[in-house]
Amino acid sequence: MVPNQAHSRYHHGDLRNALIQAATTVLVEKGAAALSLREVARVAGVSHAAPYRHFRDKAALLRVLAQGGFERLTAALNRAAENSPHNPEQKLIEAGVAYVRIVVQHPEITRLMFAGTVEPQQDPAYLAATAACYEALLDIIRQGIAQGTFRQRPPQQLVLVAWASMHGLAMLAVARLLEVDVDDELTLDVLIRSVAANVIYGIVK
Amino acid sequence: MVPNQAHSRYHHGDLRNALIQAATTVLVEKGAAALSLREVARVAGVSHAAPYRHFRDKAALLRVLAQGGFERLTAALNRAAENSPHNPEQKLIEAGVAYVRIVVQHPEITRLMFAGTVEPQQDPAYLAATAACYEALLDIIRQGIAQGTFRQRPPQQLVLVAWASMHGLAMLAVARLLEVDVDDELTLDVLIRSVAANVIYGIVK
DNA sequence: ACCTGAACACCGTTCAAGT
DNA sequence: ACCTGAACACCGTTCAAGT
Repeated sequence: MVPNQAHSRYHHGDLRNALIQAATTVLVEKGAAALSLREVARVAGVSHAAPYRHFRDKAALLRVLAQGGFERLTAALNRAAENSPHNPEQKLIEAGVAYVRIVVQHPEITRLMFAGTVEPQQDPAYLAATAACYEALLDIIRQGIAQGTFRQRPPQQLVLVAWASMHGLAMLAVARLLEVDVDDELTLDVLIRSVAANVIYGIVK
Repeated sequence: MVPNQAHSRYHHGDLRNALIQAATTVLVEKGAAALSLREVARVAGVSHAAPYRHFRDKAALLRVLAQGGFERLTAALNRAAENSPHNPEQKLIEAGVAYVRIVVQHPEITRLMFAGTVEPQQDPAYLAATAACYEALLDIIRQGIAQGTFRQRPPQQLVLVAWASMHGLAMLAVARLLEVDVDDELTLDVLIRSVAANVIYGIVK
């Protein structure tokens, strides 16, 4: 069932994925302001009306990009947790470092993921992707509670502090409200670890 | 030097502020997607080219709205700190509640403030507004350190944890990634206080 | 089943011309 | 000094028509 060559000039074959690829390229290289559906179509080498056979509208394409961002984030969190020692504190810190790094390395995708313009409500695949990200953090917290390292609280309560603090740090960095150079990984690392440590051990002495 | 009536049909008098007002109305009532410079001009009752006498481009107008958001946020933080008891822990919690509430109550302005599309770098007034917001939080932290309630750490280190966690919680709420109804103030309050308490006392028991 | 080209109603921005 | 109207080069979306 491979698309035959007679078709392949006119019928693209896998235009859907080509459009996702093109949109990502445009977004990363030229920014969100330059990301028009017409430009994406141009980069993919099709007419400006062609994308409408594969996405209901522009928002639907953007939602796919955002979903990809959540999947990448979840993968990074799980990788960080696996590669850390058994100690749940260390696991949480490394997950935090991974979280902030990924967010900061892909600011344009981050904006799509967290700007709130993408309405997750009706798309089950999208919801699953965001839930998986939350679960990755929850696993670490649950383990810390089970081992007696973390406070005996509902895990949803503790995971929210961890998520909120890492997410906030990342968003402040992306918005350039920290005096840190976002591309200076070493300094950013120190900052992340400092925030993570304070979250874990508390501000009060 | 009041603008005389002969002028006032053609020469608006205070178009700059009228445009800011119109833009705010459009943003709040119809959302960021509907916020075009032409629509703003329409609402203000002038031609679509008139705004260019008062703002270099669309981004300049949006930056003014974002700056207003920071000023309102700073005012709310200072008010919360003043109205709280002498106890720095309580002050910090109330400031957190105020922060998240303001952010959540004005999601569209929040997006402008923190999306990172507005480049603060070159605008001194804008930078001053963001710095004042940071200072409001820093004051509370400094006081807590001075009184011996908070850990003896550089205040910039502690303020970052507090800011990041409150900011993160607010941004997750705005992005509708929490299962909470953002308009349910009571539930949101419980959440904020839970996060604040965990930040202050730590995740580790 | 998938893609194109013309068409429609929008944008942001500029610039000569009006008051 | 401030505002308008026409103009230009863009958008997102739709739809009849092509392959």
